[in-house]
Amino acid sequence: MEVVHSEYVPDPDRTHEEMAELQRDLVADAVFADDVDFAPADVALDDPPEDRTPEAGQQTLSAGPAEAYDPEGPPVVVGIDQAFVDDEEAVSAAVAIQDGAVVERAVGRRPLEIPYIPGLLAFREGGAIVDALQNLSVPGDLLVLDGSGRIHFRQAGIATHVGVVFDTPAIGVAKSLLCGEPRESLDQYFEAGERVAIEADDEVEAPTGDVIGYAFQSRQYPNPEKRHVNPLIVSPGHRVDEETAVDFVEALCAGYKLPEPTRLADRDVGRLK
DNA sequence: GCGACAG
DNA sequence: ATCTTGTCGC
Repeated sequence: MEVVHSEYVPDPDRTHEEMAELQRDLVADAVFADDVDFAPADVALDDPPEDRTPEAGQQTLSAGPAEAYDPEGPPVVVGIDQAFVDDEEAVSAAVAIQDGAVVERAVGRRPLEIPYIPGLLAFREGGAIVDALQNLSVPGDLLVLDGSGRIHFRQAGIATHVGVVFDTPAIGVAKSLLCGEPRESLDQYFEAGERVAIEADDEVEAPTGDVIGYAFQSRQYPNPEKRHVNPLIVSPGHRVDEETAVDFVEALCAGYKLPEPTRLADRDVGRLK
């Protein structure tokens, strides 16, 4: 894939104030509304068989060699995840999926220049992600990032940042809430499929009360009282609205908490260490 | 100053 | 994110 807005490529070599300013600039080019030429149903994965037990295995997508990419085929969804090597290098893995099969895997690396700072994650891990996506030869139609998108102090989470840099539809999938106010307490158990809107509060640079994302329960155990799963925090990155972002994530989940593209990238980056 | 904070 | 074996529940 190729960078479209090079002026927004995250550069660790600048002050925190300049980073925040770059985020405000790129948000002006971010689109939190649908601008995608395909629907969640077009990339939906098969529902998991009911009889799946750990022993039977839940492998939904092949972990083996990539299948052939079809330029005329269904949309390509790219899952991306990061890991760190000795706290000195960020490694990013991108896995491209088309028609339920892996068509390509790419890796990106970048030295870790700055520490983790809430709100400035893209400047720590973004370089490796951009590197991985540039190493991806097939054009991704939808990017699924681990982290927030619009659910961010300046509405410029890592999913928004990367989505705008490549001007490609993107979604942020986080495991915990960075900011914003859930309409309903998340300190309770939800059933698979439930969604709780996250609204902007006074620490988000958006009209207070605006829905900026959702807590989405992708899966749940039979008896949450004994064993439960926490909801995913989904927010639009670029060119998708809040509801559509969740619809895509739901379509991409195949029996596990995380959407399949993310799981595969997770696994890739894990064995790369 | 206090509190809150993706990965 | 990362350090890490066994252990509980499905």
